[in-house]
Amino acid sequence: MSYWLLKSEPSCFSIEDLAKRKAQTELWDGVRNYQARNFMRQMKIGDLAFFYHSNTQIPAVVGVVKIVREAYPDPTQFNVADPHFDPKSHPANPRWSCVDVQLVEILKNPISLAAMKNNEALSDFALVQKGCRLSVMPVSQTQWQTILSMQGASGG
DNA sequence: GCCAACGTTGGC
DNA sequence: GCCAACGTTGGC
Repeated sequence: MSYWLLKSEPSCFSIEDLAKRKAQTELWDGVRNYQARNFMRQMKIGDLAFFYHSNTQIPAVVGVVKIVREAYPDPTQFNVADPHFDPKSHPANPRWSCVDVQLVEILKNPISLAAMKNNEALSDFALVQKGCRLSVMPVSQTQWQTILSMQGASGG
């Protein structure tokens, strides 16, 4: 099983929004980046992912979700009314994928980007690299455990 | 709100 | 296939 990180702007879709969904499950749609899409296609049922809030006052890992449905065509790419509509994607050969995620837990103590940047054990983690704009990325088992162990740490 | 970094597009 | 222009991301 693998570990991942999923970015979302909380003003768009927050972990609290996920908690309110039926069965606390939602499709992770709207990804329009090939690298991110390719990572999503590698996801297996039961994989775990961090839910990360980006573009907000304190960017942070705020929870854990699990993959409950593997990659399938993202319906928003065919919806003209949807902001993620892609006129170049043909239903016979869909360009974009989504997965379904279910909430596992909301962290009582979110782990901020600043704290992760300060942790030398995470220096290779894609999220802390300068200019990282990837919205879906892999997390190694070591990185996963390092980040989880930072819960409740005092400084930062 | 600013702006650096990045991915995509399209002319050539 | 190059690369300048453009749009987007996301930290600050």
